[in-house]
Amino acid sequence: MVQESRKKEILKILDEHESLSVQELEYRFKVSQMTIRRDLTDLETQGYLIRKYGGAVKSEAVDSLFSFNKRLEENGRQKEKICRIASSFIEDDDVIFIDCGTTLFRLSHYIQNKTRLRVITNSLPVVSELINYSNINITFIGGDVVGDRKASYGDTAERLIGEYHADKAFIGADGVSLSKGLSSYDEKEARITRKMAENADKVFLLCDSSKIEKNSFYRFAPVSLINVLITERKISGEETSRYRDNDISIITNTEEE
Amino acid sequence: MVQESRKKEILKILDEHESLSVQELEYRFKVSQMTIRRDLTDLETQGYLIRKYGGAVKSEAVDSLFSFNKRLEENGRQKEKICRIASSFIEDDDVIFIDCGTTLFRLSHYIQNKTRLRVITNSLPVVSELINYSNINITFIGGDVVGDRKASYGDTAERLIGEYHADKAFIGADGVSLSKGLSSYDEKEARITRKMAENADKVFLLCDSSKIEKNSFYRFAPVSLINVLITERKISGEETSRYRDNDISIITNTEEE
DNA sequence: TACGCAATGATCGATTATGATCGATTCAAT
DNA sequence: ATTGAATCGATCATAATCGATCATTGCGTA
Repeated sequence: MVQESRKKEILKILDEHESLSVQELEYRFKVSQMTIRRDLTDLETQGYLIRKYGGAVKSEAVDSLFSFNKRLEENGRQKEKICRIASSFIEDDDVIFIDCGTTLFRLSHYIQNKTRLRVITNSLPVVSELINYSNINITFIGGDVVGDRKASYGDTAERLIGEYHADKAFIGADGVSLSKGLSSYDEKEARITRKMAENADKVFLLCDSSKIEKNSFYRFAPVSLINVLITERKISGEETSRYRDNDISIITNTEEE
Repeated sequence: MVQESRKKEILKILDEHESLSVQELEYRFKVSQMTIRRDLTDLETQGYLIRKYGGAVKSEAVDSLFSFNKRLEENGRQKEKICRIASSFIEDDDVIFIDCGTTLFRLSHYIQNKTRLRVITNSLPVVSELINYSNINITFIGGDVVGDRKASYGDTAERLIGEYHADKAFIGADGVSLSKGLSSYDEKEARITRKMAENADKVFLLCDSSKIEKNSFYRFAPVSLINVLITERKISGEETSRYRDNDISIITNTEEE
């Protein structure tokens, strides 16, 4: 058996079970412990799993690496809706920032028919999606590439964003609340998001309703940073008006406000 | 059996199985290992499969954001050779520039097992190839993304390169001659190449022999810019020494100098 | 027939994967 | 905390595979 297919087989087994032990793999493939350990070490450096004493467990990154698609599936319908709404705000000749993350990635599906768009992004999947469309100019924000996020971050990236200015920024967050503002579980990601928002005339937050009035651990901006909150279903009327009091429009479905 | 139908048969077998080994093909077709290996190498350069130690796996198996259409490529065998040679110059802990282009892209295959490498590149396929390896740090040079080249160019890109310094630069060119230096058919590409070379301690030009002593229309650097010329087959002794007179080593195969 | 060209096979040194050993480390039970 | 068993990684030896090279074969054509 080719080494490569053994590793692939290991990943398949891991996909079906939560974890796996060196012992069972040793027996399964009829090779020595040492070989299995080496396989696991390799797979770990490639980010496919995390080694534990006696075996290995799934890695967080596996979802996104193995199938970016699979993760898109959860809440997929909602995200589609959000992105459709968001895309209606994009006009020809716009210059827009697109943040990274699965929701924002979906947005790139919906802008392929616009003309003379300039997209500034740090998300590799977004670039990959738009690269073949000659009607769209892409500016990629360089910097340190983080594998499991498929995007670039760091000081350089932040500085570069500051050099650009866009008409609109489409950003994501892991939580948003009136009292505590926008929050994220990842600081470096949040810094990029904030920078994009600061350098755009109008800021759109794409956010499924499960994240509204929730807080993640890193609070990176007041809610006043955004101008429009796009979500997939109606928020209570009272809440809507409280956002409106902060000069933030909430958009759900096709009705504006 | 004719070579062509054997290759076709190999692809059929691969289609039914996840992977295939040189051994089983050797037995299946009653030919030597060497022939099978040559078939597999050819099929790889045409993009039909990916060679692994002991055999090959399906090419769709690799998830890649950006891929070149290798099918149209010529001189695949030679480029592989050049890249293997080039990779032997890369050491652990190196900081390296990798230029864009199909030849340089192949180089990324051969550096995945190095440790603590930092790769600075403007080539999206290179990023996509290395992104899953946590032992390799990637810095992407941002800028205007050009779709058909799958890389970023422009003033921003050039300026960013100037902010970095690398131990080694691996670059390409469309022509190189002692009298007229390095030349390219694309100015923006050449400017990136030159910038990388200027910011590295040692410059390696990867160049199949068909480009040696040829000139393309845009001359962008004197031959003194490079330190090592890596090509796939021997240049005439007289020519070699003329390059050596310019302090440039010519490397073909494993023999240095 | 002689020649050239491409495909193939054989060989060899180099590289890579694997297996075995062993002291160090980790885990779990007391 | 202590102890014993399991597991680990480092190392070395071995086996398998690799690519480079050269010799051979097969085949069409001058």
